Formats: sequence, structure tokens, C-alpha cells
Amino acid sequence: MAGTASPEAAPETVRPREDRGASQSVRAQLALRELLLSGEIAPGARLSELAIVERIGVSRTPVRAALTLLAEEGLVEPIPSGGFAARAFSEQDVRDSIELRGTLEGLAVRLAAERGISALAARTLQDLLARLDEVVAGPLAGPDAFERYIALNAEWHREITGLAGSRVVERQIERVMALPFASPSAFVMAQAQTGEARRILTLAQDQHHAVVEAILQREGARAEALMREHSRLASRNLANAARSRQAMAQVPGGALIRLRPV
Amino acid sequence: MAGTASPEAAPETVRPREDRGASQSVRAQLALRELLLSGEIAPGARLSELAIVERIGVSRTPVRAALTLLAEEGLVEPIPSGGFAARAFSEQDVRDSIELRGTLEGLAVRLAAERGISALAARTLQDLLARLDEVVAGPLAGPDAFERYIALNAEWHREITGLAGSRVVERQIERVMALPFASPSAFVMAQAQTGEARRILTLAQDQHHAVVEAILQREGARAEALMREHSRLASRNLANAARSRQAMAQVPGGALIRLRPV
DNA sequence: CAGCGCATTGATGTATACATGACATCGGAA
DNA sequence: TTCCGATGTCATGTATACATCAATGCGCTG
Repeated sequence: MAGTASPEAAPETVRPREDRGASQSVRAQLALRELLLSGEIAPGARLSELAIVERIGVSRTPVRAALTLLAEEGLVEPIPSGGFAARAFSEQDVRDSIELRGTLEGLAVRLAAERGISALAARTLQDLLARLDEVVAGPLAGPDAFERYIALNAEWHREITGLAGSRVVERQIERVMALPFASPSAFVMAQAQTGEARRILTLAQDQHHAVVEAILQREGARAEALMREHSRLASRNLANAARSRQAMAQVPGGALIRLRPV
Repeated sequence: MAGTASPEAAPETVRPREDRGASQSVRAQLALRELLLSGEIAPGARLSELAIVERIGVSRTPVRAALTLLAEEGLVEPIPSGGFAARAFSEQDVRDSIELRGTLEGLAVRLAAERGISALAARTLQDLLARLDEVVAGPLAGPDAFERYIALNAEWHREITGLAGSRVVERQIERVMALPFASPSAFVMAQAQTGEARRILTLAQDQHHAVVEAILQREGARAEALMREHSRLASRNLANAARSRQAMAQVPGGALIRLRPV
């Protein structure tokens, strides 16, 4: 779906792998997001379309589309006089985002509990829990175990999100998690180095179990409360990680967070 | 900031007043939204860019931008093969949207209560309450009183939304309310004709008072619970309105709602 | 007569040309 | 020397031209 006016073979911009088949707009969006999250484009900096064009290697139109979408996501904000600037986040913003996720996930599990879930969904959840149990119980040496935990954890949360059977709720949760530091596993890696890692993973996993149990027992309020509390684990991890620059470097989008509020 | 290649004076498309100073993109977005909400473009229908161009009188670029934004808002959904289609909503979708709003507004007031609000904000809220009191106590003949209620109610909810002092939360609430039937006053007009009108407005207004009191007393949990319950008034009104086609015509975006699920 | 394949049509995605507004720099006057 | 204004440059917003892809209809074949 493309109208390459074929500008004599793109000027050798790096193509991060999955870009292959994607449309130029998607390519631009991924590339720009990457530049923002890594901090290569500093928070607060104005984003000139032409500068991005040169950096990404696609024309202005898809760049523009990408900027619009990223503005919707909140990673970029429109400047009154036109154009966009990379957005900076305060520690408070991050806390609020986490609280927001907790609240919305809480809503999702409450609705799931009240409305009931399918046997298939129940099995999927149990299965994920079992696999998470293995990781948490196993050796936590090296980043492998943590990466596996993050993957499974993300899957569990995605499953939970869809459980209410509500497109509207699901969409909304996706929107919150567009901010990378709001994602459920955002601070796992930051905690990996500390001695607390196993303790925190144990707590989190126990909450996972409790939430599933509450949903199956149709205890909506309990499921909701648990899910909220679960998200606060991330807030606690944020508080710890915020003390060290090195830890924040492990957090996705950590470069966007201004620790000492400007 | 515009590059009108000056196509010899636009072909006499209607300009709905506020369009005057706005950019073409904004103009397109407003016009398209209007077409969608009024049902002039039927839910499910595919939106051809060129057709819209002819209808609105702006070129493809701003139309495209408008479509992208409306897709983010959820009024329009992307078609896998490209392009967009007007989205249809089920009664369940509407209920979920209202529940979502209640949950998020609940979060906002809880945070407001926990963090405390400024004296100025408190005064503003009290002032709005007093003016709402007048309307509710006064004669409810004709649409004037209801329109006044809707305006004040919208303002009260907007104020509440900002009370937490959290950009993140505020943004998210705005997103939910992009769906017009999720707005706080969506079903007021539909209830205006029925004899229930005064009773329901009285209940709603009492909840407004209670919420403000809870916030001032720093009773976060109470404020949250009240705010949620407040939104359920809208759900009830939906249930009533859904019985009559005429009532649904009074609801903003009512044309998008497929009553008997497809 | 039905089913499959191909061509044609129309749309979207992309690139670029152009006009307008914003911002910075430079010059002049007080 | 400082402040104000004018001018020039640059970037954005918009319009349009072009290339590619999906869908549809027709013709051919079994």
C-alpha cells in the first residue's frame, strides 16, 4: 500500500528488523517512539518534521501521521504555535499513570467477576499462573529469568484486560499502557539487581493468584481491590528505582522521567 | 498557517459558524464528527476519503488527519484492508463507557480528597452547586431549564475532573468522554419529557453535594463510591431511554447505538 | 451452468510543491 | 547602548500528483 516515488534507494537509514513489511507510517511511528523512549530525542525538545525525515528516512506525510498518533498517546505534545515537542514526565505523572492502570485493571477484573468468565479463559489464566510460579520459584540469576517473568506477566495482564469482554474498557487500558513506564513490568528490571527481587516477585505472584481466585469466586469487589493493590507494587518499585540513575536506565521510557521536578 | 493553493473560492460548502478561524484539519474533524453523530453517515458505512472531501470541502490531507483522530477517539475504526468505517455501538458498549467514566471520575475525586484541593477550587465547586440548586428547584418547563442544567452539570464535571491535579488522569477522562453518549448529561434531555425528570435531577444534585462534601472532608473512599454511583444514574436513564426510539433521538450520538445488538 | 482467473477500476498510502504564519536576526533611531 | 521595528528565513499546514493494492465484474473453461 505505498506510493514510493522511488527516491533512488533510501539513503541507508537503519531498518530495525520488523520494519520490513510494515507501512511507512508504522515504520515512522516505531522509529520515532524508539528515539523518544531511548532519550535520543531529549524531553522538551521540539520535533522538526524535516529533521525526523532525515533521521528516519521516510517522507513528511508518514512522519506527520506518526507525530499525530504519538501526540494522542501522550509521548509528544502539540505546541501552540504549531508542531510538536517531546514530552517530559514527572515522577508524579508516573505514579498517576500506574494508579490509573490499577484502577482500570481493577474495573476489568470486577466486571469479569460479576459477569463470569469462560472455562477456556479460566484455564488460560491458571496455565499462566503455573508458568509464572515456576519462574518465581526457580533461580533468579541473570536477566533470563526476569525477561521470562516480564513476558509471562505481560501476557497475564493482557489476558486480564480482555476478561471483561468490553472493547471499550480494553481500549482504554491499552491507551494508558501506551506510556511505557505504566506497563505492568516496567520496574521489574530495575529491581532485578537489588536483593529485594525475589521478595517482590513473590508478593506480585501471590496477588496474581488471589485475583484469579476472586474472579472465579465471583468476588468482584475483592478482585478489584487486589488488582489496585497489585499496581501499587509498581509504585513502590518506582520509589526505589527513583533513587538511582542506574536503576532508572533499566526502566522503559525512563529517559522521559524528570526525577527532580523541573 | 495554511497553504491554500486557492482553488478559486471553495465550492460553497456550509460553514457551521465556529469554523471561521480554525484550521482545515479542525474544521474537517468537527464536520465529520457532526456527520457521524447525527447519523447522516450510517454506522458501519465505509468512509471514502474522496466522498468526504466533496462533502466537507477541504482536501484529502486534513480529512485524513481528521479520520486518524476520530479513529483514536473510537468513533471510527480502521478497516484491515485500509480506510475507515463508521463505528456502531451496542447498548453494552454505552453502559461500559458510562461505568468507565464513573470509575475514572471516582479516581479523580478520590485523589482530590486525598491530596486536598485549593480554597479557590472549593469556592468554584460550591458556586456551581448553588447555581445547579436553583435550576433543580426552579420550574422545569420547556427545554431551557434542562439546557441550563446540562451546561452547569458539564462544568461541574469538568471542574471535578481537574481537581486531582493530574494531567494524566484528566487526559484519560477526556478520552472517554470523546464518546458523546458517555458524557455526564447525555441522557438528561431524553428524560426531560418523562415525569421522572425532577426526581432524577434531584437525586443527581444530591450526589453532587455529597461528593463535594466528601472531598472537603478528605473522605476519599466515600467520594469515589459516590462518584461511581452518580454515573450509574446515567446507566439507569439509558435503560429507560432505550425503550423508545424518540428518546434515543435526544441522546447525543444516539444514532450510533444499535439497540438490538447486531 | 458454475467456478475460477484475470483485468480493470477505484481507492488508499506516499511523496512533494506551495503559501502562510512564526521566529530570529539585523538595522536604525532614541 | 538599548529598544523597537522590519525583513528574511524557516517550518508547518494544505493541496495535489503518483504508485500500489484491494475489490469487483467479466470472460473463459470445465
